[in-house]
Amino acid sequence: MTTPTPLSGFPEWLPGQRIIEQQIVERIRRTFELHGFAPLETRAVEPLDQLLRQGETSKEVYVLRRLQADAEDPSDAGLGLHFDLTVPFARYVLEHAGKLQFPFRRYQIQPAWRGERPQEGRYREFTQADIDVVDRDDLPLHHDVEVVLAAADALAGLPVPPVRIRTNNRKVCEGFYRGLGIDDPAAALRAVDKLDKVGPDGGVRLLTETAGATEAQAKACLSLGEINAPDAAFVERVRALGVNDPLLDEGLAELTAVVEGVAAHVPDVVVADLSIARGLDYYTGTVFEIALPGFGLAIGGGGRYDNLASAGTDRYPGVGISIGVTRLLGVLFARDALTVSRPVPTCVLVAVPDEASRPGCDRVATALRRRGIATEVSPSAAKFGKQIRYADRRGIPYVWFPGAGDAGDEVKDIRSGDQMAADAATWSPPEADLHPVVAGSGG
RNA sequence: GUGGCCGUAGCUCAGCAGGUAGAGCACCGGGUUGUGGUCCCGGAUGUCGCGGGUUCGAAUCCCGUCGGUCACCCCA
Repeated sequence: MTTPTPLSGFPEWLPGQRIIEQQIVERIRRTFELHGFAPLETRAVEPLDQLLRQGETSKEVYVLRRLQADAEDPSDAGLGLHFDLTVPFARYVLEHAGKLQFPFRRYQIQPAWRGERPQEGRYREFTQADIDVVDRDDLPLHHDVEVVLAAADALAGLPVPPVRIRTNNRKVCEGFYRGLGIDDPAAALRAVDKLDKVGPDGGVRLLTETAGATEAQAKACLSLGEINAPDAAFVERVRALGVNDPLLDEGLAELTAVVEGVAAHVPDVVVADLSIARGLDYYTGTVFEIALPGFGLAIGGGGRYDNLASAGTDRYPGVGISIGVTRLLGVLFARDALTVSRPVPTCVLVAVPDEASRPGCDRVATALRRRGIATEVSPSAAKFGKQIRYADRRGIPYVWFPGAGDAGDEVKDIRSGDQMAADAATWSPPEADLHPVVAGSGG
């Protein structure tokens, strides 16, 4: 086969989709800055031992190797592409701690790589938009609220369906399991996280088989996982299960503060959902999952990690949240839920009557561009009908006809067919036509 | 890494009781002699994923391989 085949998991969008992606990333970026997060970009590679620290052996890391590397030289095997933005950020904080002001707040919008088997919503190369707040020694709980509000604000500004941020707290689960006497809280967490997939019976089976729970304990875990509420009402329902543990109390208090703190500012966004587990690697308290109701997939997540980074006696707790830009776009594109008014930036196509007048056409284009109007000159002096069709195919809204001889220029709105006299030094399109417009189509 | 399904035109697919390819959409040209879209007429398009085998003959059957896709695992 001579034509190349796509590489699964490495998405490449069409220009119209790329325009949508750029505008969405730009809006997220602006919102993050409105919330006072500083921009940051880290290198694509990290030392392997950094990527694999704290037992992250399950991560599918792409390893970097020089083609000319000496097979005997082990130093070349030391680099891998980062699989998220949190690990590089933790490394960055340690490396630059002396130059940063704490609490340090940053946003970071970059690709990450994972060598996993791709499927819908799972890519091997994907862009994430992260915000995190990190402090020395202690990080007040109100930052957990803050990052949710910033992410909710960013997502509310996008032409996408309303999101729901499901929130839990590790201490609630672990305290509950501990109070219950379960041997393997991590396994229990994993099992509970799968509830909506395997159902109650499957959940009990998983819990008894993998977490060493008795059937009664398993059922109690399921009961906990079934609890969700948009406000502090979940506390009573947890209490009603009759499990007592100091860690559980602490978790309930924190979760209440987060849920109420967010609800006080934005309604209908946050919901306490005690089935949320998220990754097991470093979250120690609050955990978030950004759901797109009706779309089945989480499009973001995050949480608090009391040991984001540490060096010697310095400890840096953090809390952050991540928007999965590529996944968000992927699920919305797949459902035709996003549209763009045109797949090119071009606002005006300057028609070319004949090649001899191309220099004049170029001057028209220059005049328009100088005033910020994206303009291209027709590639050929074909019949005007063809040139209009060239614009129509690309969604370019205006065709400019340079006047011949003493005649003045005219510009045609090819959507309405209206054509009028125009001067390249003064004419401007309506604001709405200046740039491609991205909109949700309710898909 | 494990398992299911699938690879035919740019796209969506048909063709598979073996007889060397077709439709729709898209594209190009013309009708419309320098102002598009509708309509009508005409046109081009493929190493049928790749390699091997069976056969007089393979898109079709068999084996292998590569790729895609879905699920598991895990997660944005």
